[in-house]
Amino acid sequence: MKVREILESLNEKQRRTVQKCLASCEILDLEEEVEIELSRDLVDFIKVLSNPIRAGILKMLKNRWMCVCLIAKALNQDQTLISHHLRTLKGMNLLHERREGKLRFYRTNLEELKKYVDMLEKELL
Amino acid sequence: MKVREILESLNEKQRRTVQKCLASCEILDLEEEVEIELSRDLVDFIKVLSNPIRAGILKMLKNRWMCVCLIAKALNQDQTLISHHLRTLKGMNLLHERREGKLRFYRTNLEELKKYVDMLEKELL
DNA sequence: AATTCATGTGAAAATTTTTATAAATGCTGG
DNA sequence: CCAGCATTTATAAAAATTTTCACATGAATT
Repeated sequence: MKVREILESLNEKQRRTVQKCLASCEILDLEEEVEIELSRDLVDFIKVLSNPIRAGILKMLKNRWMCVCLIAKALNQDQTLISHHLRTLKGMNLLHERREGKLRFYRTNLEELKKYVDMLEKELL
Repeated sequence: MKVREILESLNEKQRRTVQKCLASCEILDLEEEVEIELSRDLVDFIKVLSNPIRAGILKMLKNRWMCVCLIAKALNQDQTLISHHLRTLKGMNLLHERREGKLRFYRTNLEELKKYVDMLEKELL
């Protein structure tokens, strides 16, 4: 969508005010294309990351495998809570999982994580 | 904190189970140092970014000045809501502000934004 | 059967949105 | 010029919604 189109969808009074302002200060080019939305995936990723426990898990597992009970202990949180967050992270494909006997180990899926971080840079910087 | 210390703080049964598992599969080195927490600043930044409207504002303002009424129209949201989010973004120093007559224009503070994105990469990748 | 982890559910906490009001600026008629 | 009004944006508090978390229970493995 162009700036001009947004401007034209304002009511008459607002449009006049803005037009007049732009005419004098030339702060904004009406023909520029405005990108409005971030990709849904990216927003979902950021949401997942925005919880300190989940972010902590990703940091802790970025270069090692750890089982649920160790993760819970390291973060000093209830195991069921950690399980919930692990599920959320797995749902976004941000974790690798590996079973050893009755334990389950997790590790960050760095390729996927990097994909999102790159996307973030591209969209916002 | 080392993996060993976390392991030792488990109760006896859990510790035994984990030790036994590690002895056979060697998936994890006990002497590794585990980083648990992300910087507070970074988590705050991610929280700010995790709202689609705020993320959309940052994207839209990454390379142009826009006034509040245009931002609100572009995102099809109430002006007061946009004002709220602008305040949040300003509070993190993620926006530049400029007054022209009765209008106020905003633009992304790219240096600050880049600082956080770099921090994110360094901590998680 | 015991243990490790996952899942369902409802309450608590946090966030977002709305509503109402205030502050600041510019315009207009006298 | 300036007093009063309209417009634009900000702010605070209330309402609505979403997210997080804790407890109870269930499934899978040994």
